[in-house]
Amino acid sequence: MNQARTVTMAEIARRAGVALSTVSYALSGKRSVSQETRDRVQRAIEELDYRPHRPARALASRTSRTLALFLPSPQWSLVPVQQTFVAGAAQATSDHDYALLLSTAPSEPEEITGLLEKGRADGVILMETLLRDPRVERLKQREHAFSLIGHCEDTDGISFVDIDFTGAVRKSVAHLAELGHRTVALFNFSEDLLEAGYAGGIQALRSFEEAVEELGLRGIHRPCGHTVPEAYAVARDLLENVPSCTGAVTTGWQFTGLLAAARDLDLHVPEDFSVVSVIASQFAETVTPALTSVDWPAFEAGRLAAEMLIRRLAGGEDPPTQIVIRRDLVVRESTGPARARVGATL
Amino acid sequence: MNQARTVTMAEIARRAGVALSTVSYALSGKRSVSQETRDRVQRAIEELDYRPHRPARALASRTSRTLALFLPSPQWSLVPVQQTFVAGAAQATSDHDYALLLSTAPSEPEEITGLLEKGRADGVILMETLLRDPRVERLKQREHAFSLIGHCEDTDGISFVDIDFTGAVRKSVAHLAELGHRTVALFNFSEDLLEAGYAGGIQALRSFEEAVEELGLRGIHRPCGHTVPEAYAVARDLLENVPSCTGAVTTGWQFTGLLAAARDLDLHVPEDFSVVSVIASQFAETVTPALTSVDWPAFEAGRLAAEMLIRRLAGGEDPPTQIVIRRDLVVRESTGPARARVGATL
DNA sequence: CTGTTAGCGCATTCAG
DNA sequence: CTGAATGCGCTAACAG
Repeated sequence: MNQARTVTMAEIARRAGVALSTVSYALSGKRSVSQETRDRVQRAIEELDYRPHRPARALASRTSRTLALFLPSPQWSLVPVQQTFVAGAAQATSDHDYALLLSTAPSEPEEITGLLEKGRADGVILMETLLRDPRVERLKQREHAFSLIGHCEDTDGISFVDIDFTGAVRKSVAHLAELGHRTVALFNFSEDLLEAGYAGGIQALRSFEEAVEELGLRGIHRPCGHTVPEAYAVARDLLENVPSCTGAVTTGWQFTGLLAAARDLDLHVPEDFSVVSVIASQFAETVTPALTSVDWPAFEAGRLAAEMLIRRLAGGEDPPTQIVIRRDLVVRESTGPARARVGATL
Repeated sequence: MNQARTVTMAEIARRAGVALSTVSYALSGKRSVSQETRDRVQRAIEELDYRPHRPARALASRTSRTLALFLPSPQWSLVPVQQTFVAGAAQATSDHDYALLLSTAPSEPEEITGLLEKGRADGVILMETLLRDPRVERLKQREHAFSLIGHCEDTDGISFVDIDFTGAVRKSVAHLAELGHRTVALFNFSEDLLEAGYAGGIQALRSFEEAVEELGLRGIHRPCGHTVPEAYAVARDLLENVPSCTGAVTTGWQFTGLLAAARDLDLHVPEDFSVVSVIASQFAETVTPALTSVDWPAFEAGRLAAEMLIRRLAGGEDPPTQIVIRRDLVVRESTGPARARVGATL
């Protein structure tokens, strides 16, 4: 393919009748350049349609103006919220004249520091972080720039943005309690994630148990993957075997299987069963019935994660930025007053 | 941040007691190297944890091993199918040791050729292509490597992957006809896209009209954006004002608003109204009722688009790859026998 | 099969 | 405020 006669700085310099370095400084502003020479340089640039060659710049300056974002799983295509992070990060990087590199690699710690050390990127955004995350530890140890979408146990000196799962679950349970529900379930993240120490899931479980206790409810905890079949199976089991349970909170996309199972068992939402989900509002609204939910502003989170990283790379050593996004519960159609199901008592 | 003592090829050469170029050739295989020297180089590499510096390599070799993918709109976060393309492309690039660059930039023709000419990427993947697309024309003119997810009028010499919208719509209409529906609607892509010459939309309209004609049905064409409010408005208008219409085909995500409108008008799907959509199956299954649909295998499409581009970059000048994905209609719950709606006749 | 050398395009030091 | 010179780390001729 065409490597099209790439115009170099040297040509600009000749054309403008100045030194190579002057062009460089005129461009970067790292040294003052007289208005006149700057104009001439500018004109030459436009006339020749010059574009700085990024790899050359990266080699000389030792920075790539690139952020890397690692996608967690290969089944990534199934989890919309993560896709939305990416969109947000892409927006932010574009806005700041950075590039965003996407990688689905196994994302083992070495792979990711490798990317930085090969000069492909200046910083990394990590998602789906664990309470004790080996990737984070390696990045810290090697003193790389990074930011997280999610939480770690040790937040010391690290930048992250996350949603307040604790508050989200608490509010959801409280809402169900107010509607008179006495036995409620939590569709938490999958067993695997919980075992691995996925922070959101652990926070969710903890606050679920606290809320249930405080409000004098009976709580049923159900770890559950986000795929339809999985959620369907878990939901069906719950609905068939725990008739006293009249409402549930899902930490994400599990509501799909839950709604399907309810329908197959001829249970109506919200008449027979109430559902609250932590999920991006644009999805909550597309479902029938629309979901009462706590909005997970994933686009915003992705944007913030990228921006804080860019700021850090630009600014040097400022203190880390740590953002926890809190959202109020929005009541839509999927929740309603508790009503005993056939064969059950409230 | 740490630019960590980056190990260079020179150090490897010294350590292995060979020439710099020998290390390079041992790595690239572009020249035969004796087994013994290769081993010594390999050992030195491991001992020093050497990683080739990408920008340097890009500068010297004039290739970045990077693909760029441009996201169309800023509201991109709302259209899952496009996100799935990205996931597929990311998978493919990772698999082939390429990097994937994401950009939300206005994606004006100059921006995108600029990216290539700055050496940031070797090729581009474009989505949401128009029948006559200025971006494509510029890329062709400048002889850049690219592939499309979508269609152009002039497919001469260009690589693309697309879904067969013509067949998808035809099958959908035929299905409704078999169920006895006599008046059916097409929720096509938005007016804007159609006017801009969006190929999928034009194919859809054309084949809709043909199918309707052949089968002796009455067809109603409704351009409609993919957002819930927009689709809701269009659907509500249709359902209220055209009671004879008992079924619809959507080219994408518009079913959300359609289902919501039907529900609000107390129309049941599929008893009172049938819906067929062209949409990724993982979404079709999550909806209640599950949608009869033609699967849009977006992940696969993204993967293919990246792979054909990589092959082209590697192989030189082979002929373009052109793939049209055909899928059969999968009948799920959202379609059923036609039944006259109150106040309407079939 | 191996070594030497000259750039790739830009940033940046050092003189002026 | 400007110019000349050096080198970033690697690839690819060019010589053996």
